[in-house]
Amino acid sequence: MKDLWKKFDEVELTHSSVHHLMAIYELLKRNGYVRGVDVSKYLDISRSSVSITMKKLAARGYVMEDENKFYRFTAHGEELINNVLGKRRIIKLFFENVLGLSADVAEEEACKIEHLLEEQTSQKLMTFLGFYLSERKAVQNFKKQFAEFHYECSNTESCEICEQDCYFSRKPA
Amino acid sequence: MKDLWKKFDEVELTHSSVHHLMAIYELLKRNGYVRGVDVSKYLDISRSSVSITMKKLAARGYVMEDENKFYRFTAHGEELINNVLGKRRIIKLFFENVLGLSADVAEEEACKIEHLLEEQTSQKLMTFLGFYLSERKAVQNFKKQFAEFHYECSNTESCEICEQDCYFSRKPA
DNA sequence: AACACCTGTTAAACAAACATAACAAATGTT
DNA sequence: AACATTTGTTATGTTTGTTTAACAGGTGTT
Repeated sequence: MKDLWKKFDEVELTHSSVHHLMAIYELLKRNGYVRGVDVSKYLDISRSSVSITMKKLAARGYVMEDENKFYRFTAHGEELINNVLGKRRIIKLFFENVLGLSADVAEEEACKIEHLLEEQTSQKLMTFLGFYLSERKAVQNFKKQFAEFHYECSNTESCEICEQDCYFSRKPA
Repeated sequence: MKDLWKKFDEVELTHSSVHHLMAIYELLKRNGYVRGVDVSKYLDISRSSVSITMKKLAARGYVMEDENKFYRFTAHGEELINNVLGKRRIIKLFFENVLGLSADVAEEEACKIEHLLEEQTSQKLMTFLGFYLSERKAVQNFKKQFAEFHYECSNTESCEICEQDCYFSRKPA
């Protein structure tokens, strides 16, 4: 009937794949090279697991091995990881600067969802941030009033956001 | 080293579980009852799959079966599904009203991430929305200027958002 | 009563992403 | 040269969420 919900599994990159690629990126930057064992230590998973995942990532054309088993990105992989890192940064910025989450929580939240959002979404978020972080008067006024704002929901009546059921009237999960 | 990334798998509800619960919720509302086969048709998956998942959801105390295999929520399950539906609605509202995504895309995006976000995050998002959807002058000015805003990134220089790498300079994945 | 259909369960299989154990090959140490 | 360590691979097992196939029990029709 509704197969909208199956889109979750149709995402190009899994959470796991993203973090393998990020590990390669980080370690390349840090050390100039990456081997399987480096990734395995970085992600705190077994060497065998890394070995298998890397074969998949290589098969999909994201990474290559040289004759000594040192990894590099392909052009495609490079592009992909840069895109993901950009998304993650944007999402984190939003959580931190707009919603006011702590840096740590913002990072965690970004980490969980960054690979799931459409390009479209992160671009719009980027535009929003570009505006929100600008020096405009209108933005400054907005921020000042928002800082003093406390949401009060008349939970007997329906508010414009929650319709029937007030979100705040429910106990946190 | 960094096990922040493993939090993805520590979330209470999987995407799949959430949609089983949502199916029950929807069908209960629509028909007044739900059986396994109804869920299976609604989600377009096999009856056996539903049967197995339901046992898990029952074991976790979210749903119960009556003597004729009709499902109901437990109090805990009811609370949980309401919380999830609230989160989803908030996220969708944000995507639609703030970022300007279409209703369909907003729904899809909310569907993918709603079960992953912390309570804290959705509450802050809720507060932001409460402010953003209010009638305040400051908000109206903000919106008006934002509507005319186009983000221009001098992608040779670093902008305040992207630091080194401009997000827009990269090809979409 | 016999047959067909609907519903739910169980068994066996698969894919993804991990684990452990065993092993092979290269490197380092003495 | 002999031995130990490091690294990567393979084989096997686990968990989650799915599938298909077989089957059991109920209901409905003729």
